[in-house]
Amino acid sequence: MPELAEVEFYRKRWAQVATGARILRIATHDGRRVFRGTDVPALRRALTGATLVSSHAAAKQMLFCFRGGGWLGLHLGMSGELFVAPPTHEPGRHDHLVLYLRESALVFRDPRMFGRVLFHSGREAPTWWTQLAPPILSAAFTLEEVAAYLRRRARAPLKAVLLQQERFPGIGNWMADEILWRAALHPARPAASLSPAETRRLWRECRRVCQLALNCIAGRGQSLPADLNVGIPRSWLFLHRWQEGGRCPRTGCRLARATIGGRTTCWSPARQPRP
DNA sequence: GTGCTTGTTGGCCA
DNA sequence: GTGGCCAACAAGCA
Repeated sequence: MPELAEVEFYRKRWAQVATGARILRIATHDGRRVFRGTDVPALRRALTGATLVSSHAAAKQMLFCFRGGGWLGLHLGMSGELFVAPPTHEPGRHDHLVLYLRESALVFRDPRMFGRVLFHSGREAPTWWTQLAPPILSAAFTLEEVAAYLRRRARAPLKAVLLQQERFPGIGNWMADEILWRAALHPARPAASLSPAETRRLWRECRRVCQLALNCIAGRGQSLPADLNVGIPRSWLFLHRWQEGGRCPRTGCRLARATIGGRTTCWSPARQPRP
């Protein structure tokens, strides 16, 4: 599930209770796939007794920064989630990392283990964080950059291109479909086949969907919706895409579904004509 | 039992 | 070397 806005939602969940708080104890499922490439003993040593100073979300990645130079990175993969539990929480089968505070426990749960826990110790931020592509909502995400990328991936279907994290950080399957639907572009269109006006539409809708998704899913300011999808309007493709016999919220026509770019893709044939 | 699944990576091939 | 495609990873769900 977790794409850009959902990642921010989960970051806030932990940040709201944990910022400024001290980690008293840590539970880990050592040897699990989510810790691949990570020095778990070093993580435990560094973070036990450490205070969370700040946290950030970028792309599908989160960073939790601790006083003294501990950097905890989390990627939620396909099925990961973060939640806050009582301090007596007993780690379940899929709770691979639990950080215990005085009054609560921060739980990272991931049944399918496509997610990842990263850890870095030192003064400088780790490269797995600093080398992320510039955010879609930053000034660096320009129309020109998008146009150049579409030329480079000339023959790839738009759907596959939008899933490339090196240019569209944080976009996942549902956001890609939402963007193409709003931009009225068929997901199978080859990247190089877009007119300048269509390229501009794609660029604009990338930014718009990211901004709207953040507002709806991750809330504004300090507020946080109770549930992930509770704030998503019926006017979005998102709420219709998995329904059997789902209809396009704009045209009322039946939605289509097929595998494009290796992923299940939903589009509105009435709105997004064939290439 | 079968056949899916909102992510990423590495291998193969043109 | 680059780009495109696909299987693999693991578990849950219908």
